[in-house]
Parts: sequence; C-alpha cells; structure tokens
Amino acid sequence: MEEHSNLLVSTSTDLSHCDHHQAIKEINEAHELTRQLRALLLPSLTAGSLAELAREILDNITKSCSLTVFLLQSGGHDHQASKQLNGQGGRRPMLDGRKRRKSQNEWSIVTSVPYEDGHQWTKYGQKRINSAKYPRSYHRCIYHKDQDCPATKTVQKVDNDADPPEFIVVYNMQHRCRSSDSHIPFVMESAEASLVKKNQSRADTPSNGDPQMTHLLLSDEISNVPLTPEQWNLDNDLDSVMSFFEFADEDPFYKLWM
DNA sequence: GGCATTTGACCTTG
DNA sequence: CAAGGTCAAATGCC
Repeated sequence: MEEHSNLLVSTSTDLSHCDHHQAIKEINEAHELTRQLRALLLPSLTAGSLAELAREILDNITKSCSLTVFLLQSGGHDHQASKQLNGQGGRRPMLDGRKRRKSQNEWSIVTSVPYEDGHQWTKYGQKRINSAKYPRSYHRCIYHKDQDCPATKTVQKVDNDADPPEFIVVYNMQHRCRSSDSHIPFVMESAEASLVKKNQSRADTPSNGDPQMTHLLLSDEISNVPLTPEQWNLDNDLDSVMSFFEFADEDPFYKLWM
C-alpha cells in the first residue's frame, strides 16, 4: 500500500511560465522519490552513525528540492496562492483594516497532516476566529520550558470541503531545541510519521483520508523580492534563505511562507 | 496521579 | 476598542 505525499507547489496560473511549471513538476517528482527512499531506507537501518548520515543526506536533498522550487517560484509570481490564503484566513488576514500581531519569523503551509512536521508540540490554547468557520489551535514546542525553545504554531482548518481536509499551519520562530528529528521548516513525510503521533491524537485530528498533501505556498510579495545571485548563494540551505527574509523584514510582508 | 487538552479570562497589539 | 495570543484552572483520559 503506497502512500503518496506529494509536495504540491501552488504553481503560477500563468502558463507562459511553462518551463518553470515543468521544472517544478520534476522537482516534485524528485521530492516524492526522496520521500519514498526515506521511508524505505531509514526503518531498515539500525540506529547509529550510518542511519544519521542517511537521514542527513535525505534532509539535504529535501532542502535542495525546496530551495529550487522556491527559486523557481521567485521567477514566476504566484498570485493564485496568495489569493487563496488571503481569502480564507490562511495567513492571518488583515480584517477590516485591522492589523495582525507582528512576528519576526513566521511562515505557513497548507497541509492535510498539520501535526506531522518532525517536531513535538503541546497545545496551549484554542480560539474562535471571527471570520473563520473553524477554531484556531495554538501549539508550542514541548521543549518550550526545558530548552527555552520559542517555536510555536497555529493550526486552523481551511474553510472548504476538501477531502482530505486541509489545515493552515502558521509557524512562528525557529526551533532552538535539540530534540528534533528534523530541522527543516516543513517536512512532508508520512510513512515515518509515527514519531510524532502522541500530540496529534487528541485535538483537531484530521481524518485519515489519503492522499496526504502539503502545499508549498509563496506570497506575491516574496516572489517580487529582487534578489541578486549573490543573495541566493546560500549553500542550498533553506535556513539561510529564511534568515535572509528575516533580515529583509523591514516590511512584515517580506515573509517566507511555505 | 500524571499528563495533555479545554476553555474562559486576561493580556497585547495595532 | 476589537481581535488575536497566552495563561492557568478545570477537566478528561490513560
């Protein structure tokens, strides 16, 4: 029984960017193959330096795929993704001109598996949001106290009838804890997701519908950030990309959301 | 009993 | 002042 957890990038609706479209498709394929390889390989390796190395390599491939997609998206503006979110409270919208709380390091994803991101979270609140049909739940890293990890996230079901149901996950701040199985900001694995079942079993648990999907979304604003080749010379490290946007964050809209 | 979640109150932000 | 974010006591589950 084969699971398919495609990294679905919201591609531009502008079909004139045909090459980008094709490239993104190919990278998605590579990502999916990486995911399958990970699911196949890691369980068969006994814990140790070899398994660690394999995990690291797979993580790096995933990062590279993500970065490449991001670069391609930067060249082809993604208006659709932005509209999709702004209309549905995805990235907490400015309601009637009201401004949301400013965050230094925030990004978001749309996913059907909001609790499977390689980190462990504890829920500390839930709130009804004015314009949204479903409540928003608030989670923080379980190492919030132990290791002073500032990472938090909110999970909110998208107001549509998608099957499987989709969730907007808004991440705030990078992890500082050493716990994580994964240090990349978004992880789409599902085969090995049993690592993080504990926290997801109780609240807001999505149905087990397949296929599980995560959409990588980029805003217009990000796509329009003029970047020089030097700025992108970041050793294929997505964290560095994140840092760049944090650096460029004079305007709160220069945010990376994924 | 311990732990995670729920929920209403309170706090912060714009 | 309204809306969103966080706290902490109450509650429920294992």
